[in-house]
Amino acid sequence: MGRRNEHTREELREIALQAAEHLVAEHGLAGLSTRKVVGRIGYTVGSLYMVFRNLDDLIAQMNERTLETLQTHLRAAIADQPPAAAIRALAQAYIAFALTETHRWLAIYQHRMPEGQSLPESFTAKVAGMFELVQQQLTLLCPQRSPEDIALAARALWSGVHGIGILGFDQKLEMVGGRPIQEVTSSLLDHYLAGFTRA
Amino acid sequence: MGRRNEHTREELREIALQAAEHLVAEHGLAGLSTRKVVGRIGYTVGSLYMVFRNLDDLIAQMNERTLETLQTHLRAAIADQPPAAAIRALAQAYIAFALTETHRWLAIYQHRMPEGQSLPESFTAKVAGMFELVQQQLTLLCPQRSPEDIALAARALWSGVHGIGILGFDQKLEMVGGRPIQEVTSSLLDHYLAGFTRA
DNA sequence: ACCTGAACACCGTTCAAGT
DNA sequence: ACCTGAACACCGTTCAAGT
Repeated sequence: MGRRNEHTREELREIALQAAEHLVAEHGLAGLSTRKVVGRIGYTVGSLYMVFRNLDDLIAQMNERTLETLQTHLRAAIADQPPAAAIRALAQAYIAFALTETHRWLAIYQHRMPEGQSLPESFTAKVAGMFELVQQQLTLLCPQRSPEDIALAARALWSGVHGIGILGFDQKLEMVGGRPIQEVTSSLLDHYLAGFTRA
Repeated sequence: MGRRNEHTREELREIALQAAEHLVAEHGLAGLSTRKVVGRIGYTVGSLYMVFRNLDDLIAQMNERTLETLQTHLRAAIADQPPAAAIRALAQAYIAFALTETHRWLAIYQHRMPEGQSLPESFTAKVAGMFELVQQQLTLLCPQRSPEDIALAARALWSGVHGIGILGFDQKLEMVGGRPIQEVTSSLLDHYLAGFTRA
């Protein structure tokens, strides 16, 4: 009975992740459960544990996929622009992603591994890859600066953009006469870069 | 039997919030449940609903208290310092709070109200109060700037510091040859303020 | 009025049993 | 080998019943 042998392990993993992404996009991370996932794909709870270690593992893998699509958005935003414009495009692309794929983007930061465990290395590698994009452009912009200064600036800047995305979603930001979140982002970039390039 | 009339409603509210704070400080927001709260204070589940609308209400009230103590830390950090130093002190105090009261601080941002509902006005008012602190110092620093510019700068800056706190906790930050999170904060502030004051 | 505790509808995870 | 579905230990919330 059931779905026996209808899908390979890899196919099962794929449709489970797709179901999870759909549930999160629709109702946020809180709307995700093992039972809802298997309900959408015609399996029963036990099957999930053939493919994922547990629900946290499933969420981590889903978030990794979100990071991948975010990365491609970011790469596309850079295109062949000169560094200063590329950095602005990166920031606005990040904010745009946060505003359109809100729930899936939020899930990346809402999810916490249980007490002792930390995220898989492949996950942190993908986050590092995003910092890389910023660092590359900063290096092009200020070739004379030390790698340490560049790394520090990339983190300061990216944290700032991320913080704007977070607080912006929480409606903790747009109380300033309707100045939109994109303008806050521009303010951060313009003034930081002005200070950084002249220092 | 039980605890009948041992506490007033207000006392019950207080010990429940204290129990919740203890549980969160110890095991994070995920370690909080109605049953664990009442277990710690010698009541049964039903009693919680005499004092709180539901668990989300309890969490929101707990987070408001955390915001209050954070505010007093921030006010103390300002002391009577000149504006530029005061802004740096505010940022470092925020980061220090995030590093010491990690779980309670994280809970503020991890918690999301269910689908439709939004946070009570008293909550958003407290967040606005924190922006106020930054705006006041920025105004002292740059009296000639318009209130709109000041408000924008306060949000950009504060989002940045907050983002550093978030990513710093997730260990997504200190891969830069051991440069600590405080240094990233300084980089953000120094360069942003340099650009802002000279613009 | 205050508080209990059973009940309900959920949840994540495991694992013997079936094919 | 793959998959089920019952079982277990949790969870938030409600509400009749007790004092």
